Amino acid sequence: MTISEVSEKFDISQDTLRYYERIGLIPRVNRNKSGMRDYTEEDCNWVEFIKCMRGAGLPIEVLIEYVGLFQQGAETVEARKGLLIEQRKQLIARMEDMKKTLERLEYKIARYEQAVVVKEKELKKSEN
Amino acid sequence: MTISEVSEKFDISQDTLRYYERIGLIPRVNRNKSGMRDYTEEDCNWVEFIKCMRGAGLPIEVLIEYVGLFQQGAETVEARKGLLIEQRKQLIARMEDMKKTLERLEYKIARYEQAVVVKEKELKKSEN
DNA sequence: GCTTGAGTTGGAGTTAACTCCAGGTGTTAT
DNA sequence: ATAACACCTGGAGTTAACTCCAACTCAAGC
Repeated sequence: MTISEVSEKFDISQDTLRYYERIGLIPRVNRNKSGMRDYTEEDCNWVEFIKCMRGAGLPIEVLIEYVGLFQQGAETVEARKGLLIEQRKQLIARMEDMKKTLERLEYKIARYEQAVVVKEKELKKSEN
Repeated sequence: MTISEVSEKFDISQDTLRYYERIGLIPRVNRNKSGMRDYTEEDCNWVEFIKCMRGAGLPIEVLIEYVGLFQQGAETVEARKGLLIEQRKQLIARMEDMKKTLERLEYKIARYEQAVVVKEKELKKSEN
């Protein structure tokens, strides 16, 4: 697969794909005889995986470490697992935070409905 | 309340508090006769509100707009409500994204448990 | 054989969100 | 009244994560 196809398929710019490869966020992609990237199925899996993880806010640094460990082979299985467990923990924490914020937003929106119903009677300032 | 107290209370650096005020992310805080910030209860509510919203990833730009609308008074109630509803939508979308990623992490971790049990039998590369 | 277009590299520039700093003022303790 | 300290302002610097660019190569079409 060419870089433009991968870019299209996963909706990631070519610049970003090259950048990810450069910093080791995805393993190095093979080039064809004329020097152009030729993404294998596995390369695509990495791109998709990274996109997903980045989307959930896992830091690039951590993902680079994961990829690095992966490339070092089977003896890093424990380390990789530990890394994933830590990231799961943090992800859950972020989600809980967001849930609280969501509830707060819901509450505020409900108050605004209220306010509109009562002809925009002023909302108490102390509640923003 | 002094800036150091507010900083302590909400675990936000003084620099960040000043920065937030400078860009209009919180309304302007009154100064005492010697020019130092004196945070009222309401100022604190804003700080806490903004911290919460930022923590859930609402962009600063949007929050600045919200604060701006708030300061323009009752005629912006509808606009504020619309803004909050939009942010709620986006927050829910982000949370759903994260939930999918979490499931994926869970799955990977389970696979690693598996791998460890079978004495680190190699994980298929195509599954990262 | 020349242009066009997709791709290459290394490096510079950008954006968001802080974070730090220099030089100054006002209050408090010795 | 001198030092120490908390805080002030405007502006510069930093970090993460891209994003853009110049100068080049290669293959395809006319």
